[in-house]
Amino acid sequence: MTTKTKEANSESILSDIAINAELADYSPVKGCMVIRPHGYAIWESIQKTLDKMIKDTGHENAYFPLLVPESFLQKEAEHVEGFAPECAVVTQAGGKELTEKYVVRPTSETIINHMFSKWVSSYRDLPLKLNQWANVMRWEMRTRLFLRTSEFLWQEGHTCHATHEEAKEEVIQMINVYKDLLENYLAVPVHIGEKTDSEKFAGALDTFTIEALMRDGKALQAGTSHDLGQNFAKAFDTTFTSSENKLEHVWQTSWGVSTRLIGAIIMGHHDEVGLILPPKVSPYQVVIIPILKKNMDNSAVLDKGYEIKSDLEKLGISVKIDARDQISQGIKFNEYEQKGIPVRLVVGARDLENNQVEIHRRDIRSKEKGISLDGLGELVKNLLDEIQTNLLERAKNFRQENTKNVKNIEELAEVLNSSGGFARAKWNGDVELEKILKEKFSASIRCLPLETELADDYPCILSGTISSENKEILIAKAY
RNA sequence: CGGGACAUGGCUCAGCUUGGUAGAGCGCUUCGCUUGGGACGAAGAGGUCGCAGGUUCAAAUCCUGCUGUCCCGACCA
Repeated sequence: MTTKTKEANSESILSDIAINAELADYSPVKGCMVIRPHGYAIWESIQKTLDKMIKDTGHENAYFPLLVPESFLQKEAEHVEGFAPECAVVTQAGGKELTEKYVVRPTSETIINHMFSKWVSSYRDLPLKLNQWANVMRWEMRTRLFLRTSEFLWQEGHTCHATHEEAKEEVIQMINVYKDLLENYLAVPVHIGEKTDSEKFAGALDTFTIEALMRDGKALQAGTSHDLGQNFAKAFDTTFTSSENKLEHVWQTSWGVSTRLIGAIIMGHHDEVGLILPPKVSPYQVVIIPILKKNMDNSAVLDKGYEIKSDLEKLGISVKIDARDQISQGIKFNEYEQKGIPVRLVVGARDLENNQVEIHRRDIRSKEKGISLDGLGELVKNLLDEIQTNLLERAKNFRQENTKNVKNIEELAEVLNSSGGFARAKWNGDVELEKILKEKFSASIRCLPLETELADDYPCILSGTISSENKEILIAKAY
């Protein structure tokens, strides 16, 4: 419990932090993890925020079953090709071989479309905008806590629209919702971009992504939003009668983010001590440590602690007080620092006399004694805002420092073989580049960013040609 | 799925080369003494050495297989 986090240069920062901060633990099942209360509370915090955003944009929650008939998956050719290898399949139940095998959902496109085809018949039924919070399973070769586990929690939105235009708007709207969530709540800056054909979702016409940069220089796909076109509608015969009385297939989207976001927080915000949580997603924003003395009357100190807690809570700040005796405050300090709690208040007998507390902020590990209790609430509230802002700014600066424009493969090699980070380039679309990236650098085109920065006359990284047809791309090694 | 490393009390690890039936530190329990950044002393509890085989009079130690974890690749949210 009190083991210290390994040095920042350790190659296993992710698991060290996840274990030491008590976010998760390994399960007896390969590739799966147990999400512990501190980790699950972060997920609940993300859920609460995102769920509201999803509802505010006109979606409703529903729930579809865990098991999907295997035949459903096979209805969409590209989809089955993309997912079949990583599906867990139920072949037996009730002591008998099943006549039809069930796939443990790797995503719910197929079963949801099966239902959509029953529910949609008129343009008056559209748009149909659903979301579900669920677990999914993908049998991965190599798993890592939060970033890639065989089972993970996520939300998947699924919508049907009368026109492709409207579906495209939905796709863009939701990827922007994700950007908002990542930047303004998780304090993780992201690039919105389009995936290349080889990287897009199996069965989609187009995939939009939010790409974040982790502190180790690797990129992380943190969320995706797909334009499914009419691929699933055709496979499942999801049709509607238009206002012109014509039978048409619906246009669909799907979009999701997962518990990987907790991995993004871990790998986006940490130091040599451990996790650093943005105040807005921290299970509690302030921890109060009363300095307790054994064999003495601590009631005045404890009362003050609870009083401060109550005062802060009135201002909408979430507070935990750790009143355990028998455990020294030093151990508690360390525990909450490892867990990433943004602000710590320490109150002891001496503070009581002077009407003050000691305050510690996790992001920059600064400590200040003698903070007056008068106006403490406002001070803490502002401090939390400042920490939230600082984390985002710090991550933005880090990303900027670790993004280099590259004109050719040699310049690219320098970036990818040194500190990592994003390489920004122009590309003529030749898939040869993706082959080179994969084989020589274990890297990939993360996206074609919507917000471009390079001048029109910047040359293609592969051919050196200058053309208005060339697209801007972000290249990186990725998780 | 390939390459490497590892698996010994709750945690971190020693012991394995050279086989003789298990240790340390931390944590835990009790008592005392302490107490504003991981205290100290004393006495205790706790392990069929990842699992399954094999070799041997005897296996934590040698051999084989399996499982899991970590790192590096291929695959992917």
